[in-house]
Amino acid sequence: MSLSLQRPSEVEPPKRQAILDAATELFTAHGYGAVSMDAIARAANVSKATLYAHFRSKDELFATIIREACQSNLAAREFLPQEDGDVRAALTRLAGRMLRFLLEDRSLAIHRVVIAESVRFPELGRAFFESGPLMFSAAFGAWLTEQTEAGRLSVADPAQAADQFAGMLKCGCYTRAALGVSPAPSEAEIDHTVSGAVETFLKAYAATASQD
Amino acid sequence: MSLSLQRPSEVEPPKRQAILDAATELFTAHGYGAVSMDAIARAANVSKATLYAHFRSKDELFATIIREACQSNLAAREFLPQEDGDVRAALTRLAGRMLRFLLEDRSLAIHRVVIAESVRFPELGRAFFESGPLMFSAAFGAWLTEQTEAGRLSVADPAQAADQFAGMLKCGCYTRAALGVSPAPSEAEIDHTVSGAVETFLKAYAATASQD
DNA sequence: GTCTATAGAAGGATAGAC
DNA sequence: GTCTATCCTTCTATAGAC
Repeated sequence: MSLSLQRPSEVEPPKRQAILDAATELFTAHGYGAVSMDAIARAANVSKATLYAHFRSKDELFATIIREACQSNLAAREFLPQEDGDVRAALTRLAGRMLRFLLEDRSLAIHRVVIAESVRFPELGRAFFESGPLMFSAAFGAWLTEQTEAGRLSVADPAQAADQFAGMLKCGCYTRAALGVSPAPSEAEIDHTVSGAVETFLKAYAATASQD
Repeated sequence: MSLSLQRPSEVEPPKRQAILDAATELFTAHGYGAVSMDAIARAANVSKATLYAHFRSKDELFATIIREACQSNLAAREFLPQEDGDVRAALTRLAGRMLRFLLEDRSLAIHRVVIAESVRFPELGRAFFESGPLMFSAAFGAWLTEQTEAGRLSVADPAQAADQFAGMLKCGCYTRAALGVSPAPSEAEIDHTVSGAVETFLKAYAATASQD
């Protein structure tokens, strides 16, 4: 369940998969330091020796899991809608899907653990950044360039505009959720954040805006 | 040094202060799990027994430090400038000070450790949220309301607008820095982020904007 | 309050049988 | 590859002398 890599069972030995699943669950839920190799072995129904037969160390197991989670989880989503005609509708759908994705327990957990361990595992911070924020910035920035060329928007710095849009989405309820502050964001709150970000973005980057 | 509480030495025993300083340094640099009570005692030049004479447990020591750091560090700053006349200048100064504060090693370290341990110590996530994002949102939102009443801006939802402004500041180089991705943000990059956020904010919330 | 010394538990990692 | 059993280190926390 959860973050398992969907490989055919011939290629991925079942025990190894069980280890990955159990470790993913535990690491994302409790962080690196709070999870012992004993606990992982217990949760995966294998012995510790089997665990060490597949992964040389706790560090390697952790890095493997987080790296895979970054790639498979973030890259697989399609965040760019096709409705090129209606910019507002396109932005709203994009923002709604993205904020709801970011607020999923799994996304929050990965974000937390990567932030926490980015000092000890710098390559994980980089992997997360490239497969997450950077990939979004590039893809959404390219879309903004297209819209600008088509005369539907007026964006001079697409990468910055993309970052700003993402930032406005993550500002309110996401920050609260990332810090574990209750209550969890309601659907109404999410929609409010989305529409607010879209309206602000459109006012600032509308093609029909008055030229200064 | 660093986050020491500036109390008179009569009230705060010197050994206790040494413990707090050493523990603050270590916890913020390496996180909760990676720091042992031995290491803290060594760094503070006290024995472990002395350490436990002042703090009942590692949890209590950690919680005390992070709680104090949130309050003293964030609340002490004045983020609202006085130049009410020139909104652009006021926003630029506010944004510059805030982003540079967030990018300080100390701020990043506290943010990291609070995010990481907010699951195990929910009260710390709340303390950080209230003394950081929430306090900013309230203070800056109030200022936006004043500016709107004075006819210099047109902000219908001050809390949301404040969050959006903060979000646009944290979008680009801050996200990278929080994940430990090199290179560290340059001054030019910071200024670019600041001016971009200010311009986008002003276009969206200018009092002279065309009414829809 | 402060120290030295240590108890008692849990952690990461491995040896050797199968 | 997989298991049981174990080694050695490190950890939190405390006992007892001063």
